[in-house]
Amino acid sequence: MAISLAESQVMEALWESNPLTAQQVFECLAPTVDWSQATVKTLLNRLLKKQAIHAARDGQKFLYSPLISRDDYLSDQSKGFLDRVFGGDLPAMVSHFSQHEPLSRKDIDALQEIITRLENDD
Amino acid sequence: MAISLAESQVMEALWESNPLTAQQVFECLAPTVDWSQATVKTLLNRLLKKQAIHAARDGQKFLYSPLISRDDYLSDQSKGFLDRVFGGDLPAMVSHFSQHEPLSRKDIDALQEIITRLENDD
DNA sequence: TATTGCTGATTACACGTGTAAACGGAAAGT
DNA sequence: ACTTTCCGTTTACACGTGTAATCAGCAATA
Repeated sequence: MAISLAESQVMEALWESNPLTAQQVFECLAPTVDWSQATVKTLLNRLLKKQAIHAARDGQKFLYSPLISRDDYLSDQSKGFLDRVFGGDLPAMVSHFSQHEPLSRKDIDALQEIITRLENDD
Repeated sequence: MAISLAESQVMEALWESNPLTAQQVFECLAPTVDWSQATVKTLLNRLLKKQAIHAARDGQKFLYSPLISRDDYLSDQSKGFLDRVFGGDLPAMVSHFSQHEPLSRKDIDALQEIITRLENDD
């Protein structure tokens, strides 16, 4: 089953640093979201059930770590999104952004850099 | 409220051609998805409630048309996705794709074209 | 006119999700 | 030993979503 939005925020915390106790996850997320500790626990349990994270007993606490990598997650999400919304057409998506979102000089340069690299790798 | 995945497929049909009757929407979607006519009607009604489409009576049928544009929808989705998954960093997303999805020569050229245009517009 | 067939409207129902309270057991403080 | 505290587990509950069956009214047909 897929990782939900709320769950992905828990994953972000774990990707940034792990292993973490439930308490620590809660603290990491506190600045970002306004969830009770109970909510964080629920999300951790759902992620466990989905086998997205792993829990190692440490005394009577658990230490949670990600089982799936952030990169894999990004790939899944990205591919899913691109296929769903732009029929898998990456240039179409970039074009859309370029027309609808203001791109900074820096963004443009970064994009150019990526393309150049692609051309050379070929 | 947001347009769900199934609903967006109905929107696609209406964006491609409108106005359409429920029957016609069903026919348009038939090759793509395996829904009963009842399901299509449900989705049309939900879209009506969400004010994403409009229904004009025509005899005892209705003719449905989109109220929100495909472009607006794409923008919403794209911005939401980019912010959520890549913290709003477009080059990061493109970079991710370039590393994880095979890009064709044509894709690369198209991307280069877009960037070049951006550079010159500046 | 009685029946059959569309078409929209209402109702259904399981499942995921966001959000959390309540429960139960172990640890620690008094 | 008793109570408070902490942590994981179980249960809760409303709402959206995917997926549809059923109902009700008008139209065409027999």
